[in-house]
Amino acid sequence: MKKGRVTLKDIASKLKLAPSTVSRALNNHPAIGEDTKKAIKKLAEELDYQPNPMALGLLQKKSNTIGVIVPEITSHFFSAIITGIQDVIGPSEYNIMICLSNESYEEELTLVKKLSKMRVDGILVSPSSATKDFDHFRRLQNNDVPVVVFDRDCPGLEADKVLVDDYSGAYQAVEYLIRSGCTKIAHLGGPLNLSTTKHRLQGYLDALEKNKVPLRKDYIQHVKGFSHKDGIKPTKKLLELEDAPDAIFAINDNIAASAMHVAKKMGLAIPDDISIVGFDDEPHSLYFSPALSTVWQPVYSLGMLSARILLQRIKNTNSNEEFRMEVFKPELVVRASSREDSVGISD
Amino acid sequence: MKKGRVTLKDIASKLKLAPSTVSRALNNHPAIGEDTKKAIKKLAEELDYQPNPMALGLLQKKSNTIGVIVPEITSHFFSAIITGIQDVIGPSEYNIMICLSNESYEEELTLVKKLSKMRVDGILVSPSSATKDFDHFRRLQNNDVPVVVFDRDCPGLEADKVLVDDYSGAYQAVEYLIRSGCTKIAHLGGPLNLSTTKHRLQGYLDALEKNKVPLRKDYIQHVKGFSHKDGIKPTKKLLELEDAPDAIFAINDNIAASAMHVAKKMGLAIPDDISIVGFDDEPHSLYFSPALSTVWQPVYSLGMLSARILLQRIKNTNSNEEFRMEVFKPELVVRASSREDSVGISD
DNA sequence: AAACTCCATGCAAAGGTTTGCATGAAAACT
DNA sequence: AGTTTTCATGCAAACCTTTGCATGGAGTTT
Repeated sequence: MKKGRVTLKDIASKLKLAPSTVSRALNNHPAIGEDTKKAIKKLAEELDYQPNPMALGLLQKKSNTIGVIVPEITSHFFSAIITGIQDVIGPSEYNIMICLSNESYEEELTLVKKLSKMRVDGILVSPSSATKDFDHFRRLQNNDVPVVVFDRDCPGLEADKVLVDDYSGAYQAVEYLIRSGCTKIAHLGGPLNLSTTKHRLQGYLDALEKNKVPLRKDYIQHVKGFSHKDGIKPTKKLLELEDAPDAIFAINDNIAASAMHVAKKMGLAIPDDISIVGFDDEPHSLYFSPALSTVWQPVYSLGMLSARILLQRIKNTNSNEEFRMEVFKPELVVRASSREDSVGISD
Repeated sequence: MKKGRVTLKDIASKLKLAPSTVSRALNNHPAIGEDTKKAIKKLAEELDYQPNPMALGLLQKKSNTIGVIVPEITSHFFSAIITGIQDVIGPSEYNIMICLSNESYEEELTLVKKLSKMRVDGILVSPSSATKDFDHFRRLQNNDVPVVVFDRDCPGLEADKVLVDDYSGAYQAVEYLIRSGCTKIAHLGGPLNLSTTKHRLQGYLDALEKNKVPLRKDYIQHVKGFSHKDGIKPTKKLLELEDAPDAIFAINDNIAASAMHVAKKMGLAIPDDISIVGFDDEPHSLYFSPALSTVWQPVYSLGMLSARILLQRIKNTNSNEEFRMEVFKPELVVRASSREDSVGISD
């Protein structure tokens, strides 16, 4: 067996034809005789010919690859989004290159460079929590690489965006806590310059204000990261306050889980002494005890839509269509880690 | 600003040199004069020249890309492995292409074809639970694409392998259950043709036999998939037996979580009425209540080592070095979902 | 001064594919 | 029969880079 892959030339020489003829036949160009076309296709099949994407990419100045940059992949949140992206891109002609920024601005910068070097045809990105400046994405756009931002917004960047209405999610959660009779509601917020963190905080603040619950600054703590361990200290701070809160609205389920953990260890009953609500609705949150009340986000759909928008944008790369801005609505899921709504669901 | 990326030619013509000279200068070829070299490097920097990987790939018949095939990505298990892989490959010259087979043999086949077409330089793979035949991997090897198998073995395939001693993990868990006084130990096993499932089952069986605990066939149930919902029915079957088990060793933490859920719903106390042990040690398993006893696996290291072995194999692609077979030892982590070891840890 | 060495640079091919244009032959028209 | 049309195929360039070999000039040797 000959070394190396089968090329157009190989097929051409075997059939005593020109490579161009073979190429046209395989692409169903009309100007090729039926017989030759059949013979070519048959031989290509037999030899398991597979066009060389690098030659194609070189010629057409595109890689048929799209890049995905996410801060991490170990949370269910981003891995579910990626699954949604995969399920849309997979069946298309494009390949996906997934990259992890590890919540670091520097690494994100390196990744953008790497993907740009690779001549990706488009990029899906959720910026790191350390990213404040979006010029690296603008540089991509200037190179005609479309950028779609998902979940975490990049304020000021003009691009297609697929987001979640975090404000609404937080508002729902906090208003529910108020209705259920909690009066001392704390918030475990996320890293500060994330759009999601800001919007959830605002939802929290507005829900308090609208319902005339006085705001206490010491009831707001911000975590450094999104994993369990990051929630321990801030929770302790809250619960060790003289006038400790009777409810915690946490930035995500991980933090909510460690809040529950800390609260239990301090001898508090959930939800009788303290209600706890998370965000994300990770699949296992149902299995905590008490089962965690949380805010569900349509992660899979979010991934799919982002991918679809990017594909469309790549196709109509020239048309100066307006940027799209899609916002998904999250939904509060009440379980057992928070008191029942005392008002009832009469209306 | 001119359309398209900067090429060697652009630099060459601006400096009235030949592209070959520019190429050599940038690659630090000794035969280039110091002055020219400096001038070229300066201009290249200014214009932000980035070599076209497709041209390079075409020339050298390699893509500088390695493919990763995993069954899914939403579990912490595989996403942590991928993080390990990324952390090794990222700083190297290679790119990673992550693909999800969704536990389907057909999709896995398609992915292998896709990656082969892309001329990836190597592949890291954990086969789907539906895969029984490994010829598609052999075809890759025949095309000189090295394959490294991780976590889930492909029996009969000659390749580098990085595995976990699932037998030992299961044996440790079950023997511990026996020592803690459980006598009716059930097993919620995984999909049947996975090596991991088989080895854990064998560990379970051997631990019973070694400790003279009679085997009851109706104490063994196999789940169809690895997510929570897949555990509900099989658990019910176990707990509705006339002589219900007093311990369950589950194939993973998800299944263990739903087993706990079902048991609680049926009014059983954990661990007093029934002990439950999982596998994987997902980070949130610590936060279940009771905290889940489970078997920890060095997932991150597993990912890193697999990647390192593949890189090495790619480098020495010619040398007919023997295939490596690395087996990591898992560790039992005892928490609150299982009774305390009645014997104590005296010796 | 002729012959030689050495150094810096250029030329051209190769890698696989697509595509506009040219070619050639057969078929169809007058 | 001569001219035009149609059809099938081939040629060659382009995409960008690397690399063996050729070139030319300057400096060194005899």
